Amino acid sequence: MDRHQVKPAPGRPRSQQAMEAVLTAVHRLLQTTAYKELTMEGIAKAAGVGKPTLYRWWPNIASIVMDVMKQQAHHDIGAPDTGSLESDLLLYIGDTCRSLTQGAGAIMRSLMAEAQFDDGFAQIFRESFISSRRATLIALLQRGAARGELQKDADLELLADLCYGPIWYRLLNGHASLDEAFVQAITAHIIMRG
Amino acid sequence: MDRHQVKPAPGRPRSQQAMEAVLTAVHRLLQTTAYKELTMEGIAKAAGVGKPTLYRWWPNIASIVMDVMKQQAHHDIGAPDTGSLESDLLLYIGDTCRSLTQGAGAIMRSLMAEAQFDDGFAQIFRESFISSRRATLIALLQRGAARGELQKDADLELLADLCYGPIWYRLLNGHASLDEAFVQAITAHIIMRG
Amino acid sequence: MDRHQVKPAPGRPRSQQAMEAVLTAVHRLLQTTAYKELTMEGIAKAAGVGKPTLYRWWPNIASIVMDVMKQQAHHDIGAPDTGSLESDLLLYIGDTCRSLTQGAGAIMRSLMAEAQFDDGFAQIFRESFISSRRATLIALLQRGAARGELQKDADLELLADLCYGPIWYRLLNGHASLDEAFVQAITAHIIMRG
Amino acid sequence: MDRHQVKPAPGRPRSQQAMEAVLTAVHRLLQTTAYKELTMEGIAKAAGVGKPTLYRWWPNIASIVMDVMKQQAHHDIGAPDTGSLESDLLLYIGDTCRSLTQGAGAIMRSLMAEAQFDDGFAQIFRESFISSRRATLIALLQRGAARGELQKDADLELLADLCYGPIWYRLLNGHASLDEAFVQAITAHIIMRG
DNA sequence: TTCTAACCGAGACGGTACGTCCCGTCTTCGC
DNA sequence: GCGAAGACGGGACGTACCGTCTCGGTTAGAA
Repeated sequence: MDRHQVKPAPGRPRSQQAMEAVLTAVHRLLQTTAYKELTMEGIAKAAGVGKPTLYRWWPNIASIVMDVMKQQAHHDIGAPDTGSLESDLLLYIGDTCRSLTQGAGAIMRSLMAEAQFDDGFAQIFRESFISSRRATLIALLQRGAARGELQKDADLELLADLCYGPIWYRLLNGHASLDEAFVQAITAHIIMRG
Repeated sequence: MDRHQVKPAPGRPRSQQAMEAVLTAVHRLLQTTAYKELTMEGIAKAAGVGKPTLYRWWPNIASIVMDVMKQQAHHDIGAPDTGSLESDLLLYIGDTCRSLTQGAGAIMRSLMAEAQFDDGFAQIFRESFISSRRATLIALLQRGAARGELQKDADLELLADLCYGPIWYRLLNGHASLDEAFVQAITAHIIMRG
Repeated sequence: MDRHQVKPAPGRPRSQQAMEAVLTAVHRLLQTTAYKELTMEGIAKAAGVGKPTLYRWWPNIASIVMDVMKQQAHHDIGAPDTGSLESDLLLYIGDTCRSLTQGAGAIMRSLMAEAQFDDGFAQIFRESFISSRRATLIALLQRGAARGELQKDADLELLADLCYGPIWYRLLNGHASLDEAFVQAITAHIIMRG
Repeated sequence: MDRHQVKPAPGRPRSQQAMEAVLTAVHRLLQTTAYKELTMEGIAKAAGVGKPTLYRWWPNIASIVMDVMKQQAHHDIGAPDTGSLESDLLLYIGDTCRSLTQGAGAIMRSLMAEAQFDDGFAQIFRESFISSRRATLIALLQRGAARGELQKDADLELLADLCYGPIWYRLLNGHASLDEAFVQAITAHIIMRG
């Protein structure tokens, strides 16, 4: 079989407890503090953890915050499958926008911003958030296309950009809100285009 | 701008020369250095200028860089008026994407990122760049709408988001390029939707 | 004349006030804390001074403490000139031992120890303390020799070692005290040997 | 040392081998590294030994180094007994100075320095090195005194200080070397004084 | 022409956070 | 049940910039 012997690492194993204390502490800090106010020093203090431990697990603040977001966002947004592309989109885009409006937005903006400055983080951020959500959306579109709810030659990648683009643009620029009307307009636009 | 009745200030006036030295120096620095590597201290040194002089003119690095971009981008992108919405869009979106691909992109990403962390800068950034470009685009769409090239009830704000959203999204995420095909796809999409 | 133009350094001059605050603070700290407990961080905090300011003036803790000792020890020990070598030695060695017994001893031990680990500091320490005191002692012996109170061919350098050697040895080892009997014994020994 | 009746230890016995590996490793490290560069971590790594093992045997670096010195210096300096105090002193002081000049000096300086900062170590250091050597010297002087080679009322403790004081003083200060001339001068001085 | 106020460069200031190093302790394994 | 390996909480290190201040020197309009 492929069950190769997992060699247990020598030495004291990493403390899951410490890692969780950090995530909890950062989550708590983010309730009252802006992302930009976070410091490794402050996080270590708040979590009752040594700075080297912090650096042993994460290379920078952005990565910690990303883990916090990952943990809590796991169950936030599912992949609806109602049998109708329009309902699916309304649900999915709606969930996305609601999540961003209700608090996650500020942090996601910060992470996206951080990704502009750090290529290493950018890659992980995109893999962890952007790509997986994009994949979900595209799968959803694909099902719709298979049912004939989109044109045969529809460019699903472009449709995904036409969906997520305006969402991020509004989130980052704040010139308009991610309200229900916006969700409907975007959905209508994609459906009609197909 | 429209400053009239300048009270004749006592004392030595601010040195226009120093300001230009700063902009030049930052422009030069940005050829070889990432935006994130810039420091007020480094800029002052490179420009042969005292730190207080820097702070007298600009509150932070982002503002200096924004001024650099403003200066050179002034004539980059005009507002085409060919009489056809499609040609106008192809030209305008094409110019925009070309500009972003040819070097301005990296810095614009950084400025957009910075705007996520500093509300004061965000406001100026949006006024200086985002809003004016948006206004140009919307004027262009308006002319098209007046000629009947769009539906009567077309939501021009939304169309602008559907145009700029994907551009920024691709710029910030880097998952796809802002090439000619993209320009044509976006243009086609807007035209068809109208 | 030799009065060459003293070019005033550009920039804000160093704050004499900050320097004095540091020396005062360290002096105060040394009342209640062992030399080894001192930290740059603690000194900066106690003096209300930034760490970089500390490093701008001194390369390490030993140098700061040395300056503290220099400041207060300036008038401690004079160079007696009574006309008699024996009285001179009794006074000079007595003053030296009393000074070391009354509190300076612990710190001088620490500085001497530090000098074993840091060549740069060692050089300054020896110039500032050891050599100048040695020079004073040798001058004193020289006067005695000139008066015929020592043998003509007496090796004054060796006599200085025979005087300071036991003092430092007892100070560093603590196996015997630097009391009046010791002062007399050393003095008698040098006189008799001459 | 005098371990009799070794209780058949349950489990894995303590590794005498580990202890020796440490001493060997530290000896090796000291060939290329200054005492001050040694760290518990580095020693553990170099000796292929766990840090807790290190702490189980020694409380600090100084103690380890002291054991290294003890081990190799055991046979360095004997207690001569030629029947003449002068020859005995020339041999004994000469051996001492040669040993210090040939490499042991740097480390002995460091240990003496360390003893200024750590009372616990100071006590052991003095017992292990200073006192035993002093006792040897004093025994040697005593034999001389018994033979009438010193004055009857000679203060042997003081004579020991007059011998070791200058040696340590020169070693720690480096203002003069511990050469043959020095050995002869010190010897002559003690003999003449008696 | 002199005065004087705001400018200029330079750079030190009090701070804060950085990322690293080592401490001495602990926890988990394999021997 | 010892011993290696190494993660842990902790804390000081020396550095880099921050944004402010204090200098001596310059510059140009007002007196």
